Amino acid sequence: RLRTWDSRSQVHEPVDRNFRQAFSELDRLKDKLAVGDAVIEKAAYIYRKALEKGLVRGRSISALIASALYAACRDTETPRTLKDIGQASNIKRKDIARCYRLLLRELNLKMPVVDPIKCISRIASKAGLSEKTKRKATKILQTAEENKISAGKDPMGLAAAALYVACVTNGENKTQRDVAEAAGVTEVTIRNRYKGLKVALNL
Amino acid sequence: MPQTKPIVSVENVVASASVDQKMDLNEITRTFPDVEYHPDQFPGLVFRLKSPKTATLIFTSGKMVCTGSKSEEMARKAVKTVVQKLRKGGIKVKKDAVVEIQNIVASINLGGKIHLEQAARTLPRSMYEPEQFPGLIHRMLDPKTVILLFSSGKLVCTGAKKEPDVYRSVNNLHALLEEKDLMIYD
DNA sequence: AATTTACTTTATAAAGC
DNA sequence: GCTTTAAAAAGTAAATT
Repeated sequence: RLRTWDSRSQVHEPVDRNFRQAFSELDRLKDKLAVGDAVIEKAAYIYRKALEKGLVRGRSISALIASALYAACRDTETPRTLKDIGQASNIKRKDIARCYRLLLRELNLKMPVVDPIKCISRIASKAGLSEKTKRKATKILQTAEENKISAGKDPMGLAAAALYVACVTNGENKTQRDVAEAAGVTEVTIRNRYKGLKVALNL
Repeated sequence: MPQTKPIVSVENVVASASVDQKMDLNEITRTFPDVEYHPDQFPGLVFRLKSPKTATLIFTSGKMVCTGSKSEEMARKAVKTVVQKLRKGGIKVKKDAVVEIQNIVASINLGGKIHLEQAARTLPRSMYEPEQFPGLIHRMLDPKTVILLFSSGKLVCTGAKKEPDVYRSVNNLHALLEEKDLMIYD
């Protein structure tokens, strides 16, 4: 894999040394994050564009690939959080976020807004929740989005709150702490989102 | 034709200034015990005023940066007050400071809610990342400012160098939001 | 669980690393 | 790029009470 770029690497010297380092790092992240080839190819494409625009100068290659990978995840609606990428790459969440915003600005990229419904599966599997609860949480978020309570809120917090409500109504014994931990948010955030959900859904 | 009149409030003005002479920051530190000066941390000395409530950074070059004012005029007054205090404290300052406004930050209330996710799709040069920040970041080209939009209908405008540019930015955006049907009035 | 404090984003100058 | 300063918006977080 990634042979296409490796072969170019032997032609153009300084630029391609950068590519090699970048793509070996990308390959490493691929396994850690378990993302598909399509996402990796998109990340490579974005990174190449960034390199062509000279955005790599004076910047950390690792931080830029990690950001390009996050951008690729966002573009393909692959639910991976900045926290996920940060843990896999050992780069601070804040630095990845800053590089990601730079990529959006400089490459004029438009990303779809993160859909909290797509966050449900990851949280549910981490917390070990049933299929039935996942379906209920999805329904809850669908109604919630129609009532526009999601604006400005962290999609993971919204998904976590919906799952917690779904657990309660389904009688699945999970605490707020369990769901919060799986989602990477605090119990306070789940409670706050729950308040809005209660109003929007007449719970 | 806008349905509401935006309420604009200037929250912070940043001004640069110069007295065009070298300054002895250690001497200032000796005569004004309340200043903060940690040259290994930052080359500027922090000179705070209670009124107008501002913080002015003073550099050895005689250049300064004044922050915290609520208006352009207040910023000019603050710099004058700082120079006046320095002189009263025995620090020789030959010329009066030449002040330039560098940035104006304003908060705005449009009086109606904004459909943020739709705005994220239709507004050019905009970024909306609720996992990172609850507001949508929009870069306006003329006047060259950056506006943060919140679903509540409140805004933050920054980057303007003149107060009229704040109003022009807000009016431009307000018209654009109504034109694209992104405002929700109750 | 309510408060308080604090951090996220935006722009901007200053001198130096 | 970073360091420091100020201020708002609304969300999230952590420390106290």
